[in-house]
Amino acid sequence: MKIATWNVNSVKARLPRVLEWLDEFKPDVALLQEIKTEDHSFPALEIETLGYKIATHGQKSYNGVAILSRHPMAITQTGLPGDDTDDHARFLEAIISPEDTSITPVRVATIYLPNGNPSQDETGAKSDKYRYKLKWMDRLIKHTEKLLKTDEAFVLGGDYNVCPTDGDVYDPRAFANDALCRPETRMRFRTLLNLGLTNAFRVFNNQPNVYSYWDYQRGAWAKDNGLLIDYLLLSPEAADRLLDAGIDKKPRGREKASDHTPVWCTLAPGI
DNA sequence: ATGGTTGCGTAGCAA
Repeated sequence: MKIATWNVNSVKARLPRVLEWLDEFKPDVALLQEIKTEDHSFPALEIETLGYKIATHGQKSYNGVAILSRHPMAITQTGLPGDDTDDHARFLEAIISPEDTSITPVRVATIYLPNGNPSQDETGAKSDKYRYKLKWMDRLIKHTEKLLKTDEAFVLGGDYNVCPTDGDVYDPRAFANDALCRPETRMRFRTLLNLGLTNAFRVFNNQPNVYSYWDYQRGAWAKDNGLLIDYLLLSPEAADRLLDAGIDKKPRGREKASDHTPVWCTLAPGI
């Protein structure tokens, strides 16, 4: 089973790129972030034509996440638990159950973790945005602890807005105080991994300076000034089935590209 | 050079 995550930066502005990528890459499951549209205005017909079922947790103008699946899926969670006042659409979870019963079902979540910048306010204290990010990460840790108790195969994929190490940033010194790199951010990401999750890409590639995001500004793509912030984190039961993982840089090089490129993994049908 | 680019929505925010 091929599972991919991609921050598309507006599904409507990106529709030709998304359709072309689905057609050529043919993921079984695509976890999308920053669809930047409400559920009713998601371009469903074009994507369904390619054989995908669609689940969305949309929002006007900002955020918004979606799951596309070639297999039957059932939504298990809309929005990240733990704060009823949080109205950002950043989390959607479903169980993917292939009709071929020789393939063990997989729970997936699409995650758009808050950016958190600027990390400080005028007084030098943590900004409201950064505080929101850190609380969101604490909630994700709590929810993951709950999921791990089920002993199921699951994949938490998305734009984590975290550079776990200096090797994941093109200019670590310039980003030292960035909300993606601050120690408080990195500590929480390690806490998440230390619950027992596996970063799929890092099983197969330990090189530094491999990226999934390049800013639109200052010729970042041409200069390979990027960040690695998109991940597929696997439960032990999913990691046991991990066959391969990678980053597909092609979509970032095209006309009207998203600033992120897809990250993918393949899982064996079962053990 | 304190800039630059993209998307949403049509001003200014978010990234």
